Amino acid sequence: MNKEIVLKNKIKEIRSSKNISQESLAKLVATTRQTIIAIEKGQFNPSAKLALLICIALDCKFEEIFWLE
Amino acid sequence: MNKEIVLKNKIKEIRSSKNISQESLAKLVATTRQTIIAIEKGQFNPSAKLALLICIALDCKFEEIFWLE
DNA sequence: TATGATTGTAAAGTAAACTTTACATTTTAT
DNA sequence: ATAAAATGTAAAGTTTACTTTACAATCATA
Repeated sequence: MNKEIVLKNKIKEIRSSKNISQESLAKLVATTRQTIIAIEKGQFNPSAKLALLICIALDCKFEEIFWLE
Repeated sequence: MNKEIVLKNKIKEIRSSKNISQESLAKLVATTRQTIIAIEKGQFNPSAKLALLICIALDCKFEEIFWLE
């Protein structure tokens, strides 16, 4: 896949603004804290399913959280 | 990850309605036709990056194409 | 009928997402 | 200051997305 285009996100900002910890977000979307950390840091590119679960947990539309650069 | 929840999509319907072939969609998003086929059939769960590229190529918002069931 | 374009299927290999565990560091509240 | 909560980092293992190649089947058009 195109390596020049990178998926960015503002999960950390939105999560913090709602006072949700990494651990509770992880539980909300049935994954682990490690996965949340890695996604927040851009260390990896989540699956669309997990990304959508995160959007729902954070009560945002997909494009409000994720974008391409 | 939660195996009871499944990511669904209507890529095939939207793609067809715009007269875009699997191959040209694949080229638009810099992937292969095999990947498009597998995603359309629900055989796998695309990355959020690829999913967003597809949304842009099809000129739709994420939630217009992808949802959870 | 024939030819090209589109789609379906399959299989092997690679890359990366995700899990699990463990421990260290920082922040917050008492 | 101290304890608890939250966050950072790391590493090994498993699962799955994604690539590449190849060939068959369907459909539209000349």
